[in-house]
Amino acid sequence: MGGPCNDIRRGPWTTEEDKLLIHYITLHGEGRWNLLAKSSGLKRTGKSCRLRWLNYLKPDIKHGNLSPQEQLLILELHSKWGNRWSKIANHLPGRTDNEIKNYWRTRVQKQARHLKINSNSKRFVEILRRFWMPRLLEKVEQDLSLLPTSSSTTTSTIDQTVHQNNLSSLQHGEQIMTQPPCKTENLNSSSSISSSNSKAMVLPKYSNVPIHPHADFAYYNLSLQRNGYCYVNNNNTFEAGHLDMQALMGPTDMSATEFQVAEADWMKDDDLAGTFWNMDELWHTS
DNA sequence: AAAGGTACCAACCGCTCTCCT
DNA sequence: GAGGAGAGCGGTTGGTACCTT
Repeated sequence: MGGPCNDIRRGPWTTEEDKLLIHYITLHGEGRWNLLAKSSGLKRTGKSCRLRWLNYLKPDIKHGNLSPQEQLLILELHSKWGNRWSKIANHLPGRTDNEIKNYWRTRVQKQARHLKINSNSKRFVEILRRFWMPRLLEKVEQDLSLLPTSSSTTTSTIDQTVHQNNLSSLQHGEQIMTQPPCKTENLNSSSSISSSNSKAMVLPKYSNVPIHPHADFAYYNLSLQRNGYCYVNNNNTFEAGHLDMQALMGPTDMSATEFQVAEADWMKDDDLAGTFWNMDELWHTS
C-alpha cells in the first residue's frame, strides 16, 4: 500500500524541466541534489536531477557517435578494467559512464551474441584484439589521412608523428613496441593506461603545437599511436598515456594451437569477416 | 501499409561508498 | 564506532525510432 509518491515525476524530461534545472544550477551550482530537487520546483528526485545533469545537460557533455579513437580506447580500457564504466569515462572527456556502458552493451555485446561467445570470455577478448581493434586502427588511419593537410608551418610535431606512426599497415600478430611519439620530458612511457600513471601537461608547454583547425576530440583528444597516445583532457591539458599494443596484438594467454584454431575458424568464414565484422556498422558514422 | 522485431539510449533502481555528526 | 544522508556506480528497464517481412 502506502500513499502515492507525492507528485514525483518520472520518465523523460521535458524542455521546461531542463530549463529549470539548468537555471537552478547556474545560480547555485552542482551538488546537494536533494535540496536542489526540493528548492528548484522540479518534481523530481535529487537522484534523477543529478543523473539528468551529469548525463545530458552538463555543458561539456559530448553527444553523438563515438569516434573510432574513442571506441578503441574503450575496448582497451575495458580489457584492463572490466565494467568500471565511470573509470573508463574519466579517460574520455565529455563522455559519460552511461554512454560508454550503452555502447558496450549494444555494440560490443551484440557482436558477442552474434558469435555465440560470452563477451567476458578470453576468446572474445582475443577476437577484439585480433580483429576489431586493428580494424579500428585502420579506420583511425583513414580518418587521419582524410584530414585536410595543414600548412607546413602549422603542422605540429604531434601531427607529423601521428601520421607517421599511423600510416603503416598493421599485420595480425605484429608486435610493435616503439617509443611513444609525444616527445616530452613529461611523457610517461609506462606500459599501460591508468589515471595514476598518466601525466597531465598544461598546454603552454606545447606552444609550438598549434591546434589543428579541424581539431576535435576525434583528432586531438586521442592522437592514437601504435603504442601510445596523447590527448587533450577537460582541463585543456595534454594527457600522455600508453596503449599497451603489445598486450593487445602480441602474445596472448591462448596457447599457440588454440589461437591458430580460433583464427583459422575466423578467417575461413567469410560470413564472419564480412557480416559480423562490418566496421561501418560498428562505428556508426553519421 | 501494417505488424513484428531490433537497436539504441535515457532514465530508473538498488546497492555501496564516503562524509559528517 | 554507529548511524544517517548524500553521492556515485553498475545493472536493468522502458520508450521510441528504425528496419524487416
